[in-house]
Amino acid sequence: MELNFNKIEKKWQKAWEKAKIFEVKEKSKNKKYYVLEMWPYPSGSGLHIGHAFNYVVGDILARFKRMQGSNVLHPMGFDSFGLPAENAAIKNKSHPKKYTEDAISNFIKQQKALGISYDWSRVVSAHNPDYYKWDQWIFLKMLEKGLAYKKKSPVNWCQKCGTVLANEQVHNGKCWIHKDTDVEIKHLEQWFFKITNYANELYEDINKLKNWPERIKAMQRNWIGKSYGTEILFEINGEKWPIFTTRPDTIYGVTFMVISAQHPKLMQLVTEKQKKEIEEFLKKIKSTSEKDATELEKEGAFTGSYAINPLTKEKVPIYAGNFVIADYGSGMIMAVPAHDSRDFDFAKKYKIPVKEVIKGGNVKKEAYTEDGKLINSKEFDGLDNHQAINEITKYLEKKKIGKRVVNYKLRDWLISRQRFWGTPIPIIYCEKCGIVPVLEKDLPVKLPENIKFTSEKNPLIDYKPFVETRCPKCGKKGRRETDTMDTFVNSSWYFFRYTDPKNNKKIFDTEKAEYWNPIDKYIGGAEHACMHLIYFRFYTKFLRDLGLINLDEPTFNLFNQGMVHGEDGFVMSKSRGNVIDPLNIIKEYSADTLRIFLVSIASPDSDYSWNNSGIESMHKSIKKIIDFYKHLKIGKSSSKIESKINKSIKEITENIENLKYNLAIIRIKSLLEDLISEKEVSKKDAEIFLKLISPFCPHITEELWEKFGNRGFISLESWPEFDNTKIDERFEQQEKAIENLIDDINNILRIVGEKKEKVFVYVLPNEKLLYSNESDLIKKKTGLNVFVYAVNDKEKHDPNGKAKKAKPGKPAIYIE
RNA sequence: GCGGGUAUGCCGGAGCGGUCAAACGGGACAGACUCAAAAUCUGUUGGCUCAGUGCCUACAAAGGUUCGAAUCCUUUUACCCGCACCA
Repeated sequence: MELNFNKIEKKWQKAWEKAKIFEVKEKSKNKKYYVLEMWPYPSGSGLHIGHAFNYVVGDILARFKRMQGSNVLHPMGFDSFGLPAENAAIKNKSHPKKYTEDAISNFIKQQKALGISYDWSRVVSAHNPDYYKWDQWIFLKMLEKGLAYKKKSPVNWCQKCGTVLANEQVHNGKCWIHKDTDVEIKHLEQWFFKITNYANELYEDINKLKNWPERIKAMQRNWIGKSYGTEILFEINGEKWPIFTTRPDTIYGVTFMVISAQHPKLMQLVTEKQKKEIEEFLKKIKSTSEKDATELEKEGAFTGSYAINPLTKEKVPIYAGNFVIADYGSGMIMAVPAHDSRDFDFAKKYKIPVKEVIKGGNVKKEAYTEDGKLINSKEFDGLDNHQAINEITKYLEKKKIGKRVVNYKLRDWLISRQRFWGTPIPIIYCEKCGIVPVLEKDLPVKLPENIKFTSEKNPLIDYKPFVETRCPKCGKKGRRETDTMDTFVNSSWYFFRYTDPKNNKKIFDTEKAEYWNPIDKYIGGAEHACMHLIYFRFYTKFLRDLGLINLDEPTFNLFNQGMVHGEDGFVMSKSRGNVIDPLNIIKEYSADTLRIFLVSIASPDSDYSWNNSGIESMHKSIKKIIDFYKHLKIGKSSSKIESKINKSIKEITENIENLKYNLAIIRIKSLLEDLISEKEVSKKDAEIFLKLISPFCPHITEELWEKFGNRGFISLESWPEFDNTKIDERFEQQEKAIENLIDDINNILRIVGEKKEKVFVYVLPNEKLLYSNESDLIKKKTGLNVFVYAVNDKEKHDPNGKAKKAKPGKPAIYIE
């Protein structure tokens, strides 16, 4: 009687689709619940086990909430712009659209094979002009609000991508996609979004993200990098230069200044005499730029200029240095070698004097960076350095030579990309009018479809039908921007579009978006902590400020599922040969087995390794469930099983609610064992059990539900409620007592070490029924024939007089 | 360097103040069934001891809080992750 799982799966997947049971509307009496898994990049190789895990984690919750009576929005879409599609097009001399759309249909097929309960009527794809039109619209709004701007600046360039990258996409000096490729610095005119305008709000509102993993919040705090300090005006060549420092208490110890080698105004400070030296220095650091930043020694060269310390009026030399970051703070630092180890290293190397201003260390040997009392600081001498930070800042403010400021590490978001397969930036360059935005009514600016892909170069540049256009202002000839936008713009607002995916008048209807948002549970990997998960917060705030939505944060509830590793414990990779293909697993074991197995090994938020014997045994459990229903005798449930069922409902409900699926599954399995050992079970209880497994194994539960003679879908049934009055702890106690007895008997058997046949159990008269009712179980577990006597039974067989040892709840035993 | 996290038995992994020698799964070993194997079922799986009791050593290490700690606090160590010359 082999079951054809795949056939059953297909049957129900079709039935769900036909009945459109997962499609939702805003009009509902029920409470809304928005479950969202991060949309994938549809790669040509199809979905991998990590995707499957991600979707299953979300789907179990979606199905559970739906059964609980929520109006559940569970949509899916595709982040379909990006480099692989373009590279494939170059290779095959085709168009990225074809690659992308093939990949999408393959993804959908696979997602359906997993039995994920998406509302397929809402699917969106980034590369669809109906979608990216709104990317362009947002761009125009950003421009209007002064949040989109173009500037020439040093930008990160990845040779392999053939394009610039945002700061967030540079990891350890390497490209986020090509992890072996050093990012180069190029000076280019590029478009930016002024995310820094929101730096403070993005930082402060992290506190509102109550149900986000701590580490993601920590990463974002770190990335935004808010720090409080003082800006002090130093006079250089008669001009005031603001210098940011967090240590104004050390201002009397400044012995030199260092300006970043990348600072745009560096050459202004270089004197004729020093020009050669500086140029040599710049050349040198350029040639060593491929080295790991950590290994770089601090280096610099004297610019020839001096700065005047506003408090001491001392003249200190200004160096250009390789360790100062151009666009953090003021791009120039006041160097205090006595109390900063970097400054100290630099001073030692270039023989610059060290001036101690905080007591406590030996500044001849090393920088003293701990706390202490001020010295050599005139009227501030003797102050505790923490106090001094305050006092000196106050003094500077009074003299108008400094002020308290807040600084952020966050940089503006560089969104230009020199690639084809992205959202075109809706800008026209006119000789007369300059930079002119495309009119809203002319959106979308579409990517051409009959364009040839021959080389790595963006083909738009040479494609006249695209490039040549008219200026919307003066009507003269204009040239279109050929750069496209970073693909992260697409994912920054897609969760709003799901709520109104077909709207061609507006980006989304406010009412609809406000009905569904914020997302109630957002599920995805942790790798986007400082990219997507910052950008989508930024967009939400921007759209709020446009008056489109009254919402500060896209979600307060973020869940990071763990990584699924190969059976060898390593990350799955083709080269290691440890890749598990979800489709193969579905074919071999069924989608239900894969689903339940994926969430059974460990808590879904922790990493784990695939285990082949594990899925094997899970598959057996599934068959056992089916078998149980095949042989089930419907009748009346014992009060014991009723107690167990109600207790299980309670616990499983809690476990699923908290995404502790692994624990829910343990309960399910143990309840199954209990049910199997019953002689008969009521129809109601048998159905409750099916419902409890349904979010994990939707296909077989639909099938069994139907076999029960039910019409309609179990997926739409209501989740069982538990009845506290049916839960009777006495059953647990009794069970424990029987277990103890079995343990004791087995223990004696082990000690005796001989083969025995019979066990005589002597119990108190009032306990006789309890134990004799379970004699089958005792027999099964000990392999002995069981005889239960009341201690006062005159007929009892008790050659060793053991019966008198019996105590309440602890029977006496004799084995022979 | 900064920040976040983790450390449990052969392995994976629960537990997060008592009911813990520690759920559940995998593996291993033993038994039942079988001509035999697979499947299935049952038991064992820290040590000593014992007709079922009891004792010892245990949840990275060392301290501490507590009547009581795998669970709370401190320090240390190891590992993982993120940022990294951010002034």
